[in-house]
This record gives sequence, C-alpha cells and structure tokens, in this order.
Amino acid sequence: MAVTIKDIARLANVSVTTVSRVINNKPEGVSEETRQKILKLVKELGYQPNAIARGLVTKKTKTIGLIIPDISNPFFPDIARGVEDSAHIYGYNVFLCNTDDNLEKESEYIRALKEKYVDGIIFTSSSIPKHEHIIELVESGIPVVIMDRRVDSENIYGVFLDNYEGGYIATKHLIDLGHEKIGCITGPLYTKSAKERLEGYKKALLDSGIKIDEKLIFEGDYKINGGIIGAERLLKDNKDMSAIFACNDLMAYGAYKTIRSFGYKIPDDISVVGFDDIQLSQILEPQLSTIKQPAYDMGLTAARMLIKLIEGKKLKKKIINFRPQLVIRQSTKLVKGG
Amino acid sequence: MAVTIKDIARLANVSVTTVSRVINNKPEGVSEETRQKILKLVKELGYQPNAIARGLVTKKTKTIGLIIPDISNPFFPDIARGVEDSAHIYGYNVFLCNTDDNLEKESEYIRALKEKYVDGIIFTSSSIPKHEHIIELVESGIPVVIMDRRVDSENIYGVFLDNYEGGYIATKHLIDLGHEKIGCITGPLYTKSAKERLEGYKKALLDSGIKIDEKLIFEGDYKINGGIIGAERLLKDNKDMSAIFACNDLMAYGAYKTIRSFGYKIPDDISVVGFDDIQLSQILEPQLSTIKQPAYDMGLTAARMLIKLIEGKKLKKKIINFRPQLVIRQSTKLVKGG
DNA sequence: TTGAAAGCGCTAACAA
DNA sequence: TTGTTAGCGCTTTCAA
Repeated sequence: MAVTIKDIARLANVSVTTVSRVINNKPEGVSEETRQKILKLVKELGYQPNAIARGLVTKKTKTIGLIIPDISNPFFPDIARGVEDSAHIYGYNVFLCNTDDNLEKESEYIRALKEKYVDGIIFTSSSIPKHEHIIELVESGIPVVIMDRRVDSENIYGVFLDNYEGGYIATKHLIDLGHEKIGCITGPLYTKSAKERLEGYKKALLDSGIKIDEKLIFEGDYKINGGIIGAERLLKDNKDMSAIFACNDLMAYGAYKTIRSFGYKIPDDISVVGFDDIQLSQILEPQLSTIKQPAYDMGLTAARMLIKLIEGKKLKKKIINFRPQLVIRQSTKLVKGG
Repeated sequence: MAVTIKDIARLANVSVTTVSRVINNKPEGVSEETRQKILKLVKELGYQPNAIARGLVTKKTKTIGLIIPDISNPFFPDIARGVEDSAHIYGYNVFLCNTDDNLEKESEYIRALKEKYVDGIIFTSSSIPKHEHIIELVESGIPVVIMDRRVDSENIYGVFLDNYEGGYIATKHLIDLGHEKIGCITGPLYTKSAKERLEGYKKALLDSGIKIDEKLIFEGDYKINGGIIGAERLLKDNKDMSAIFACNDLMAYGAYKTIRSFGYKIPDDISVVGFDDIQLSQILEPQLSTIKQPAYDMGLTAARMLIKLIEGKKLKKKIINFRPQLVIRQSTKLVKGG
C-alpha cells in the first residue's frame, strides 16, 4: 500500500487539505513551519501523488495521445521524438498509437484515449476520403492538433508542411540543372500531400514552359517498392528521361535500385531528388538531394500548440505551415550536354 | 459533461451496480432483459466508461510504460512497434519515454509512470554502471521487463539478444571468407552488449588460431560518427587489414564513408559486417552483411511477457534470449588472393 | 492559517 | 436478480 496524503496528514497532525496545498505548491494558506514539516514527511516516506485520483477530480491527466500511421516508417520517429520532448518539458506523458492508416484502428485509439481522459491528441492520418471520425473528434471538444497530412475542416489546429512548395522547388532544382524530361513518382494520390507535391511539380514545369507529359508521371505508394516499380515504368516508357523526382525518400531509394539495375549511373545518367530528408539519406551513395521536412521541429511545435490549447493559452495561429527546404547533395547534376 | 454510469442507471431505473455489471460483461447477476435495456441506453447516449475512475478503484490502468534511449535511433522504432502491437492486442496503451540514456531522465520517467499507475514497465538502458534505480524499480514490486541491454539482478524478467553469439558469428563469417586481419569497432564498452559482442569477436578469432591484436580494436559509440572515426583509425594503423566488424549498423555506415574516402572498395578491398539489421541496411550500396536482431519480435515478446506478469499468469521463463542471425549480403567477400 | 466535508465516476462487498 | 453503501486518493468550496 503506497503512502497517501492521508498518512502524511495524520503524521503531521494537519488536515489533508493542508497537505494537498503543500504538495501542489499553493503559495498561500500554509505557514512556513507546517510547510516544512510536511515536506520533510513527504521526503521521508517517499510519498508520490496518485495521478489517477488527482485526474478524477481535476479532469486533467497531463497526458496526450500521439496517433500516427506507423512508428517504424522512418519519417515518424523524428516527429515522435519532437512531440515527446516538448511534452516532457511541460510535464506531460505521451501515448503512442500506430494505426497503419486503418480507419477502424484510428477510431479504436480515439475511443481508448478518450476513456483514459487524455488532455489532447495529436493526429496524423492519410485517410482523407473518409475522415468523419476526425471531424467528430475535433468537434467533440477535446483539443486536437492535426499534423503533416492536411484535413479540411473549420476550426482545426494544425502543423503542416507546404507540400506544394516542396514539389515546386524540387522540380525547379532539376530544371535549373537543365533537365526537361523529368519523371515524377508520386505518393498515393488519395492523400493531399501527394496531390500537392504533384501540383508543385506541374507548376514548376509550366512556369518554365515545359509541357506536362502524363507518361512521365507514375503513382507510387510512399514505400520503397513504389520507387522500384515506378522507376522501372518511367525508364521503360521514356528513353530520354534524365531526372526523377521521387515524392519521398523511401521511393527515391527504390528508384536508386532500379536505375542501377538498368545500368545507369546516378547522377551522371539520371538525377534523383527525394522528399523528406530522413536521416539515412545522407548515408546513401550518392547522398540524396532532397526536400527537407523539419520533422522534429514539426513534432515539437505540434505538441507545444496542443499544450497551449489544453492550458487555455492564446495561440497566435491556428495553422502553422513549415516551409520545405532544398538540400542539394550528390544525386543531382547538370544534364548531360546541358 | 460526459454521460456517466449514474445517468444510465437513472434512465434505466436500475442501480449503478447493475449498469456496472453490464458494462464489464459480468456474466451473472443481470437478467437478459435489463442487460438489453442498459446496452441500448449505452449506445444511444454514447456512454464511454471513465478509465480514470475505474483505475482509482481497481488499481489497474491498462497502461504500460516503454522506456528507451531514443526513438529516433533506428534500432528502436521496430521494438516500439512490436511493444505497441502486443499491448494493443491485449487492450493496453503505451507511454513512450525517451531517456537519452540519461540517469536523471530515467528516474524522472520512472517516477512519472509510477504516479500515473502504469501496470508495468518495459525498460531499456545502457546505464549499466549505475543502475541502482533500475534494481530499485524492479524491487518496488511493479512488473518490469528489461529489454536488449542486460542488467544484473536476481528475479529480473527480460528479453535479450545473445550478443556474444552475434559477435562470434559475425567474426566467424569473415574468417570463413579467409580474412585474418579483422578490425573491430565496438560499442561503448561500459555497456554489456558492447562487451559481449567484443568477446564474441575475440573468441571466434581464438577458435581459429588467430592472435588478438589490440591495434585492430577501436571503441566506438554505436553512432555513425564512431564508425567514421573508428574506420579511419583502423585503416591508418593496419595497412593489411582486410575486413571490419562494426558492432552496429550505424557504425558500419560510418565505416562505409571512411573506407570510400580512403579510395577503397567494399567489399573488394575491405569487407564489412554490421550488427542489428535495421531496415536501411538493405538499401545501402553495397547491401550490408550484418547480424539480424529481431527487434520487432523482441518488442512483441517483451510486451507479452509484461502483460502476463501483470495479469498474474505463469511465465515459462524469466529470461528469453533471442538468437542473432547472420544475413549475408554484398559487403563481405573472399579475401583477396584467399 | 487551517480544516470539514462533499464529491469526482467507478467497483465490489454485502445485504436483500 | 438487484440494490445499498463504502471507499479508492485527491481537490476544492466553504466555514472557522
């Protein structure tokens, strides 16, 4: 049986109220003498407040939920770390939930987190087509911050990346190097991020007076395999293609494999640009030129927003857009004879 | 104000006890008729049990804590995913805690998790030299499963990898390929895993009648940088070295960089073996031969053990040792002229 | 400065 | 089969 506030009170000859005041650092209402007496007992007995009991009366648990598709997708650990660091600073703990973008699991976790009275939820999902349960979640009154993959709804708080701009600058970089026949391996086009990156790609081409060729566009899956298959298709259909924009790094890795298996060299024969800048993109040979998403910072920011929301503080903005950044490494090069 | 058991009771004209029985699926003590009536109301009103209130009385929260050094270290996401999947199956949620192997943070998280009355904790740390707080944690009565990095104490439950064997088979693989001058970049030697891998390396050499040369051993840090520096030192000091055993994949990546910067080819000039088999080891060029740690399975198993412990079920073994497995890819090759 | 008492939402003896 | 009641450990209102 753990020691409780009652035990302390009894031993100190005071009421539980007084002990509670000391435990919670209420500045007034306790004489310095009794405060010291209580603090001493707390230390001696190793008293630890029971957060469950506290939560029952305050309705606050100092706990948030982080709902993501999959922590083993290399894009999410940095986000998770950012969220957790931020939470830890403010004294919160975080529940990790993996949904695999599965609607049912999303609902399950939302229900479980609500039952456990988390103070707020950070939510990422690509299930855009059917997101009633997200809207419902948001409207249910519990503070929610949406991350990374955009959701349409009024009064939503969110941390996003400008995917359109990312697609634009990735493509622009290739164009600046003289490439004109630029392939694009997109993400799954039911996600907003994939659509936006593709739009950015198209706009960059148009702005440079290059015609959009549907044969140069392949719908991938944000996974390595999509890159493998996508590059294969693109290389077969477009003998004169000199560069590929893979809409995430994982697919760029897949493209690397295929390009090599075709006997081409990167970047001499084919330039490649990725998207995300996950850690290992610097280790690949040749190091991948890519669009950096500040995942850690986004996590940090999302948690900070959420906690401000929880604690009723004013937020300057409901939406914070992070700007992607071009990181030039070794996988892109001037077009041959360009 | 959320709907409570009381509301349901009032509307159904029964006592809260009866409602509680239905909510908790107690098989007896409720007529089918009232059960249906209550279930109907539960649905209509969207009643959700309050896990906090429940936890206060039952002392069970259906929550576990996962304490790891750093989720953004590529070795941990798979473990975390395994833990979370297992937990989810049994109806538990998991708190994610990153300690950076910092003793103070470890203690902080342990305290916080106890205050939140988690039912159990899965703990990973490399802070072997000063692990009184871990022993204390274990003795405090809360179910604990130690993961990956071994701790010495009686009655500890744990899921470990046989690092000694891993070090042995990695080295043996190189010896079998004809290598004799084999460098070793170890992990931080205050960790047991690093020591064991090194011991395995030494034993494999001795078993083959090869003398141990301290100049071929470099103490790294399990990070990319350690691999970079370690390979540099080893290459400079040992002109005839033909292979390197890097005690984790991250350091192997670092070694790749250095080896290339020296103008050597992998595996033609220098063979490299890693340890862990994290996802991206298959993507590197050349693909890394390495020792596979079944991280996901280890996570899965650790959580399953913990939950059995929590629920008072019998455990066959207190310690489960996973066996490492050699995965031969393209970074190892017969020694030149061998 | 201090304390009495109510109550958060639920479970679980025990009684009917 | 059903209900009464106490109590989990804490915060908070109100009164002293």
